[in-house]
Amino acid sequence: MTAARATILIVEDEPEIRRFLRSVLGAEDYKVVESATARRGAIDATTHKPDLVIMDLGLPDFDGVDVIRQIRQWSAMPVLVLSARVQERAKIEALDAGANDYITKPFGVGELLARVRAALRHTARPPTGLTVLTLEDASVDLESRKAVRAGREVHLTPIEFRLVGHLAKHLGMVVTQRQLLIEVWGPTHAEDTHYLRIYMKQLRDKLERDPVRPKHFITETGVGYRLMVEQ
Amino acid sequence: MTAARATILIVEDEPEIRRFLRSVLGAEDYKVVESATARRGAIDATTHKPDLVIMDLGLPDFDGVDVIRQIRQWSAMPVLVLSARVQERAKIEALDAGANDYITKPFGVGELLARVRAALRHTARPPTGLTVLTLEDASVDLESRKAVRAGREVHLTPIEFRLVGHLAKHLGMVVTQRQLLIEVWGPTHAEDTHYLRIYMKQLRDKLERDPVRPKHFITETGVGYRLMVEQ
DNA sequence: CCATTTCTTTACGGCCTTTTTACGCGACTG
DNA sequence: CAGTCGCGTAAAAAGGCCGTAAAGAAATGG
Repeated sequence: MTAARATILIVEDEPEIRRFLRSVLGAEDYKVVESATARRGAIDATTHKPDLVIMDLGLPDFDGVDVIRQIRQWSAMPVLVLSARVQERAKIEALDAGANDYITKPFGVGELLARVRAALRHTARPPTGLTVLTLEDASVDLESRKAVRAGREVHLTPIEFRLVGHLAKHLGMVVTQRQLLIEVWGPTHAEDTHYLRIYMKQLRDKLERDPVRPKHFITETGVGYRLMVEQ
Repeated sequence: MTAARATILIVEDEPEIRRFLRSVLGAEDYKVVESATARRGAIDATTHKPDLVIMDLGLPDFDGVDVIRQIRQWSAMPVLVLSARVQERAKIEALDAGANDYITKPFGVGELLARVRAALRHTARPPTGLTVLTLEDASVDLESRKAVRAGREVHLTPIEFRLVGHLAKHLGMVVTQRQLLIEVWGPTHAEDTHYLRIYMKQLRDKLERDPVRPKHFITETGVGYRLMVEQ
């Protein structure tokens, strides 16, 4: 289960903690945006449309709880509150303002990350933003498992769907044959490269405009395959 | 949106705490269901379909975390973990298993209620609940439990209605066999795929214009079924 | 308590998916 | 230039899954 490049907005005035959060979240492959003030945070939330907000309370300019209320007027994005205040009243106020979670300092890094994962998982209906692929005159919806080509629905088998899914997970990048085989057929078939040739042909026949000259399911001879989308 | 009359399932072995939670939640006008064991909790989750689960860890019969994983195979209902274990590892495990929140004992009543409200608020999703389905010459009203086909009323059995209901909940999307079986027959029948074949045939016989070439109850071989309307 | 409906069990033929097998072609190499 | 390797293509074989029927068990309702 790879982290899916979600964007996280950090609203935190202390540079130390900010840097710390950035490094921790960055290491998990999240895209990180930082705001040092509440005012700035409210703006960045609208401009960057993050997938999650980590909000410190006790900001210098004005109350973070108000920022949460403000965000809740136009968005359901998950907001995790980080605070030194342990009083129950503070927690209730923040949660009822629309926060999804309230973590008191000091906190464990592992717990923070787990709560971030939980929040992202439960609010994002499509777990990965890329559920619909568009290839010229065809499209594949990985979530509802539907594929359409030139207006007609085309049927993909379970293995075909898994193959497209794994290629889509590394969109535009080469995925080695070994990796694809292990992910789709399991570790016992890591060497059976002929499977790939057969199923890649079927996918091309079903989804490429010109199966002989594929523009999306690209062969990288001796290495693997890659899925190209758009243009 | 008022949180009134939401059903909450409490999975907790200690009668004292259970009674305490019931009185607290009952006072907030929640409908409360109780399970004293993990096993019982897993069953009650499927039968009562609560809007939220409060799960104690450290249950006598088996691990509550496994119950969460089990629930997550067929439902996105919010699960709040209540636990005396304060170690970070326990929190991470529970959250990654699919819990929405992790509250350590002892906890404040106000905070618990605030977290319950937060969880209910954030999972309340836009109602995809289509109550009347229209399929060519047939229609099914899930609310009044009436089905009509070519002007005549056709009778659907309880299981048939539940099956249509769950398919309708994910309209146009593939629902896995496992998910359907757990939702309709319960977790103990998660593998009995032949039930689906039989009831799917009955539904097609009753509701499809041409049962041999179904246009609405679509089979996704090796995966599950999907319900298609319109077109 | 009996009749009827509903659910569960069992069996089998056919279709779909997957796997196997085979061959042609182009590129690289000794 | 012949041989090999990797890839694409085709088609048949194997195996599993699905639809169908029918009968037995359980639940329901009078």
